[in-house]
Amino acid sequence: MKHNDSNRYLPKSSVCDDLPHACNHRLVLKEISKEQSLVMQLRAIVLPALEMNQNSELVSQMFQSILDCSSMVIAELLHCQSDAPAVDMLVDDKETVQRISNDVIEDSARPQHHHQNKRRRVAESMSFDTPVPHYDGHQWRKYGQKQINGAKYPRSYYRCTYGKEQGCKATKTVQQYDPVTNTASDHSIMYKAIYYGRHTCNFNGNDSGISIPKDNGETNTHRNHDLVHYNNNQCSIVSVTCSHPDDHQTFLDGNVVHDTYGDIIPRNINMDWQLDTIESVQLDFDNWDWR
DNA sequence: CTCATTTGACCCAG
DNA sequence: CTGGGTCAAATGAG
Repeated sequence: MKHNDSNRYLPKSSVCDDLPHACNHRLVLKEISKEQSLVMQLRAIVLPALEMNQNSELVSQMFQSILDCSSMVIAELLHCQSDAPAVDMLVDDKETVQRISNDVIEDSARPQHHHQNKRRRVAESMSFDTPVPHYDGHQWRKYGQKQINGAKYPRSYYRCTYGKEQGCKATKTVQQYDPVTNTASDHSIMYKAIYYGRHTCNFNGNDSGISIPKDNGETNTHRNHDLVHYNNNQCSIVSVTCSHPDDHQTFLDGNVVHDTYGDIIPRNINMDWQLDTIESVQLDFDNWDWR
């Protein structure tokens, strides 16, 4: 029985009822993830432009509602996709991100060498294909970059900025897809961002991962390309964890500012985002189905 | 001076 | 032995 295209993704009483096969789940999840990514990009462009507009709050809420809807659908799909592990959809590169099954060794039971295991624990990982790998609402500090065999672009290694002071063990790697193998239909620059470990850092009682300095007026200590500014209690992020000069440089082209991550930044807009924008961009780590 | 990034060296799992 | 992940000294920005 052929589905009408316009109804293909419409939920009935439950998304699951309409999607009996795992392959359908996968397709829908992929499409919704793409949609979320696009909405986030769009919001990053639109909201700064509306900063002084009276409708900016309404627009912000509408963006949030759209993202909430798709998040809900994803959650529902993941929930009923019991036969196909949820992580598989996101950790699709099993060559490099293998699942370690139930016999994960607890940290406390591991032998404590001078250096920790060089091979990363891949059990708690999730990956995203995204054109904006750095807008995830968390603050990261780059600690390494490596040219990976067979890959055109280097892989960058990040750990949570607050890893030292709060013992947060969250790390992530970001690698740009080779344009030859990039399957994105619009040929936009895509990155694979792989997240390892939960964020255990916490700031001022909020779970956003955004730190708001108590002195409420000065620029945060982050510098270089990892800019987080605060002005009168308003948090704005310029660009998060962009370190390599070849990786991320802005340049003017007509009426828009490009950066080499592939993001297009409207000219004359300094990419200031309000706090609620950043919070909503943050990935929902807490509700993720960690394996 | 402080702190983030860069990058070569090192470690170690496979 | 190879290659991915991490360390840490050097460097540079603010």
